[in-house]
Amino acid sequence: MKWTQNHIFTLKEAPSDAEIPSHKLLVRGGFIKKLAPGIHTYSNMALRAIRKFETIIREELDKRGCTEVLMPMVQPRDLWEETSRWKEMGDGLLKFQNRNQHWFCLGATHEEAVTDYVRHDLKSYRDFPKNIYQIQTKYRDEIRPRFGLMRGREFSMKDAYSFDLDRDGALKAYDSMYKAYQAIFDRLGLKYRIVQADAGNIGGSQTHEFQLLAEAGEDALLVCDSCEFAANVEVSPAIDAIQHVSKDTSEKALEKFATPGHKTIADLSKFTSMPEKELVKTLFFSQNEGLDPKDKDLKPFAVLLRGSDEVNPIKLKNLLGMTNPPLMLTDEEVKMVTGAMPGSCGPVGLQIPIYMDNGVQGLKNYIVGANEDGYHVKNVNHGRDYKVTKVADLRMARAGDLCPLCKGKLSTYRGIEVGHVFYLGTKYSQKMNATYLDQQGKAKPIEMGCYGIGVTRTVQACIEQSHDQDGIIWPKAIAPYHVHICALDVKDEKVMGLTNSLEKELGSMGIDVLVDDRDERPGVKFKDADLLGMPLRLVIGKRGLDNNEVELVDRKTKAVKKINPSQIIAEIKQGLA
RNA sequence: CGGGGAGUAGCGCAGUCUGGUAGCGCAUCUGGUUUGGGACCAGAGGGUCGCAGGUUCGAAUCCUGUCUCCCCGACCA
Repeated sequence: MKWTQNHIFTLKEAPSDAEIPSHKLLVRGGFIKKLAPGIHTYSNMALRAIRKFETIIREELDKRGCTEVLMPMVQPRDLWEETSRWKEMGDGLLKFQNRNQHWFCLGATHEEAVTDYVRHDLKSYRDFPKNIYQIQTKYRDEIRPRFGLMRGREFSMKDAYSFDLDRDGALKAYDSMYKAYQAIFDRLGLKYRIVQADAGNIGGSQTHEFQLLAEAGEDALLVCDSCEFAANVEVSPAIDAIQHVSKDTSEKALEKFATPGHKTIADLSKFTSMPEKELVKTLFFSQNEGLDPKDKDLKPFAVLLRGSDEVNPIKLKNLLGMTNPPLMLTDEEVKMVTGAMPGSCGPVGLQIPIYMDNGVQGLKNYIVGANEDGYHVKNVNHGRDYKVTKVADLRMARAGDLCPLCKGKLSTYRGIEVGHVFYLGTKYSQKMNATYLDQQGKAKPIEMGCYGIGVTRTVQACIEQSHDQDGIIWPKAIAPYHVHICALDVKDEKVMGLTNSLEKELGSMGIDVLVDDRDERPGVKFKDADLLGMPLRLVIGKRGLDNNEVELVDRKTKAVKKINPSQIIAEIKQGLA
C-alpha cells in the first residue's frame, strides 16, 4: 500500500483532550478521529490492527470449537424485560422508540439475544455443548467516556456464550475459554495478569478478568509477590499483615466526651492521640435500589471500619445480595437516621442493621461518634454497647496485605481490563425459559457462561504498554503493516523500482508493506515512521543505493542494519521472526 | 449527577483582567532555494471568536441565559 493512496494524516501535536500516551499517539497518527464523546472513526490503519487482532481471536476460538455468528445491534424491549435488565441496566442502555412507538435499545451485551437465539434450537441433551460468539459493535451509554478507545460508548467487542448440560460441562467450557484467552493475549506478546473480579451486572459466580498492566489502567489490582494470586481490588480479600487486637481485654465504662469541630478521623486522631487504625468510623448507606431517585424508602444501614481503612462498596453489594453497590446517605439523611451530622455518628443506640468490618473485631474500648453533634463516646465495645448484624471483610485491600492463598505480600498494579470470563450458571436460561430435555425426558435449564474481549480497547491497551517518546511500537502480531518503506527519492527510478518490486514480492509472501511515497524530506518520513510504529523500517535512498546498500531499522530497539539489497527479503523475514 | 477546567482557522495556543472591529506556531496553496532525522525565504487562502439575548457609539473582551467538550469520582470490554 502506498502512503499517498491511503488516508494517513499525522499531527505534530496531540489535541488537548488527549491525556494518556496511547490516546495521544492514536490521534497524532491519525488512527482515530472523534465524532462525539466515546464515538470514533477508525482509520484504515487502525482498522488493519483491529482486523488482525480479530483474526487472532477467531483462530483461537474456532480451534476450540466455537462458532461465529452475528446478532442484531438493535434489540426489542420485551427481550430485556424477560431478565429485568431493561431496568437494571439503567441509563447504560441507550433506549429509543421506532415509528410505532415500540421501545428498542442498542445492544450493550448479548446474553438476552443469544439466549433467545438458542432456546428455540437447543432442545435435546444431544445438542450440547455449544459455544457461540460474535465480534460486533456494542453501544453502552457510558457516563463518562474516556481516553479514546479505552472507554468508548461505541466499541468493538468479541462476546462468546457457552451452553452446557450441567455445571461440570459449563466449568469445562469456562476453562477452555480461559485457556483460549491466555493463548490470544500471549500472541500479543504483552504483559497481562489474570485476576479474580466482581461479576458486575452480567451476573454469575465464577469470573476472571484479563488485565493488561499499564500505569494508565482504570483498575487497581493486588498481585501476590510469591504465588499466582491476583485480584481486582474490588474483590481482593483484605488480610492485615499485623492483626490489630487491643491489649486491654477488660471492658471499661462508656464515657461521652466533647470533640468540638473534630469531624474527620485525622482530626479526631490528633485530638485524642489515638492512632487512626484504633479509631472506629461509621458510614451510612442505603439498601434501596429503586432507580427512581424520588423513591425515598431509605432502608439505611451502617458500616463500621477502622479509621485507617476504606470501605469497599463491591463487598457490601455482594454481602447484601444487591445488584448495584449501595449509595451513601447524604449528610441530611444521616442526620435523619442518627440525629447527628457525619463526623459525630456511631453505632451505639442505632436501630438499623450494622455491618462490621472484621478489622474492627479485635478492638476493645474504642471511640465512636455519639450521634450528637460535637460529641464522641469512648470505651465502646461491640456486643455490650450495640449489636452487630454481621461481621465480614468489607474494606479495601491494600499493598502490604497478606495473600489469601500463600500469606505472601500483596503489591498493587494498575491494569486495563481487556477480557473477562464469567460462569453464569442458569441465571439467564431460567429467566428466559431456555431448557432442554435430558435423557430421562426431564426439562432442565441450560448452563451458561459468557466471555468478552474488548477488541478496540485491547488495540489501544497494546499501545499504552508498547510505545516510546517517538511513537507507537506495534506488537508484530497486530501491526497494521509489518514493514514501512521510506522511499527517500521518489523521483529516482532506481529507488522506486526497487521499492515497487519489494512491495510486490513481500506482499506475495504475506508481509504487509506500507510505502511512504510522499515527496517529502527524509526527516519528515523518519519522524512519521517512528510515530506510526511499524516493526521494521526499510530506508531506500539514492545515496545508499549508489553504495549498494539500504538501511533496515528495528522500531523497538532502534538498531540500524546496513544491508545489501539482495539480502533484504532474508533480513526482513528474520526481523519479523 | 457532584467537584474542577475549557470553548478564538484543520491542530496547538495568545488576545478577555483594562471594550476600539482578530493574531502567532504547525498544517494547506503559489514561487524560489534546499534535500539521510519534522528545511529556509517571499507571498497567499482560511475564523458568524460555541449559541442566544442584553449593556455600549462600538463586544472575542462586560452582564444574563444556554449548549458543548475535557479532567477527577459511581459503571464496564
